[in-house]
Amino acid sequence: MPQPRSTARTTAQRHRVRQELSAAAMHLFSTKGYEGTTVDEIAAAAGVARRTFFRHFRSKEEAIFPDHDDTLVRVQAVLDSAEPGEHPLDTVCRGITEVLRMYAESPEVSVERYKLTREVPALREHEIASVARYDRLFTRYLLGHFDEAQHRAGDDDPLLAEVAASAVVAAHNHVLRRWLRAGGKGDVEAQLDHAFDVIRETFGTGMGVGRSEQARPPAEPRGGEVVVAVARTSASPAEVLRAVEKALGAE
Amino acid sequence: MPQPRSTARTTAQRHRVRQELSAAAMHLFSTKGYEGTTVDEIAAAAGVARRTFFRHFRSKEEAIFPDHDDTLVRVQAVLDSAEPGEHPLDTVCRGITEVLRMYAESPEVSVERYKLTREVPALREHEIASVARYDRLFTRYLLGHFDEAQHRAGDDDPLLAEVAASAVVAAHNHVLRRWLRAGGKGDVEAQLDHAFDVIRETFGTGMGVGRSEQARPPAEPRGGEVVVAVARTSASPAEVLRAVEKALGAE
DNA sequence: TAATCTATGGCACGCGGTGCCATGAGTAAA
DNA sequence: TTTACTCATGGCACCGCGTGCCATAGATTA
Repeated sequence: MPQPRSTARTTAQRHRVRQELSAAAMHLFSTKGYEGTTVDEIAAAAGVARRTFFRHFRSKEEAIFPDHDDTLVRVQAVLDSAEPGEHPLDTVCRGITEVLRMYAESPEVSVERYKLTREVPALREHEIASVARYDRLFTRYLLGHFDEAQHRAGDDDPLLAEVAASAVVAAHNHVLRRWLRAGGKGDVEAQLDHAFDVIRETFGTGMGVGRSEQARPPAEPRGGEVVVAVARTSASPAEVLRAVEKALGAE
Repeated sequence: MPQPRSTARTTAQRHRVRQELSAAAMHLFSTKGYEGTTVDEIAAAAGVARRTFFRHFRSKEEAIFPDHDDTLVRVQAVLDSAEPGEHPLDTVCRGITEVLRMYAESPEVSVERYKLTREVPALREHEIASVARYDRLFTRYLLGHFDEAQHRAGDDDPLLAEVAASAVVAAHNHVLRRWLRAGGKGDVEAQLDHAFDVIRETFGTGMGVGRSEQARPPAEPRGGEVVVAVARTSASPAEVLRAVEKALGAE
């Protein structure tokens, strides 16, 4: 049993160096611009050698996205530890929430970084590639869990898995960017949950609905009434569903 | 009137050089690998100087994606020239179809390039960034056209615009990759249209439905049968809708 | 004390990408 | 034909990112 390998203190130093490098990069990028800053300057500002920088980050851009790798494995852990009863879409929503929390953990840094990603193409593309990794994760997860928990089992499941995954990611992106543009104020996570509800309603019944029932207040039981829907079958299913939705209040 | 500027022949030469560079890059990347190929070698294979390469392509990766820039402006043209009556979502679908056509125009090259993008991270990220540009285009377009043509006008329109755009792009990506994995055989465009139909059905009535009615054959009138769905109103609207869908046959 | 592991520093090198200037071919105007 | 202009190219020189390699210092274990 090789013991925790008491490199504990050295490892702590590693994290500290990494954070100092990241902070130095953020500061220099914001003041001198991204292209105007060299890796040598970042390393010097953090008090280490240039070579050390590349031992902590694979590239110059990665210096201001220090948490994506860790977040990716945490998201994977969320997917892996999901209880079988939960609807896969809800699991994925919980996964992307983990990503949002990473941004929300330090709003000032996220807002400052957002300014950079809007102006510097290299940084923007790097972030796009980063979130694409989450997207791939979700798509693969839904591919493997749709046939089991889904009432429908058509040939279009792989398509729906990919579309659903990208929809969840798009919702996250939208809520995140709106929050960042607003300066990082307010409860992002609540806003994301609301976006999830909107998506669930918009997707209608085609995709599974999970938390919306339990999240919504007991939904005014309306007594024991019964609803009956009648329709000409010459109407398309979509039209019928739309009529029913309208009759239900379409909240 | 400055006349067509008879640089016609020189411009034709430019295109030819560009294509030769691209072809040389494809060939060298496939045989020697991406990292194992230098820009000097590509230029030499095309019979031009290294400096000329960078006059035709912004980066080494772009050499095997020579058509994304042109396609982007063509997609923009599709969006701009859309007639007011068309539903914005259908316009966007026509836009992404333009992208698919670009791939379908030369299946062998696309298939070969697909092998590269799967193995080389730099190329994969470059392609992801490329399609992200289409995504942005669509999102902005839907943002500006949802309030007008949409029956609903809630605060969630921007969210839905982003989700819808990413859904369309995701559908395109899925159809495209499946086609590429199959070796580039078959009618991709028809497959994409089918994916659009699936999306329209899945999105249900929340988002507008455009071509699906007029594209579908008169929908087998089924005579004048009547369908009845019954549900307790204590059930959530989503459950009711699901019951109705089931009653309709849930095709 | 000796051996090992880990993080770091320092060096050199390849190569992508850019700025600058010269050159030559094709074109419009004298 | 001569002159002037445009444009694509060639040929440098330079910066800077990213990596391989080796030496060194500190901490741990035998």
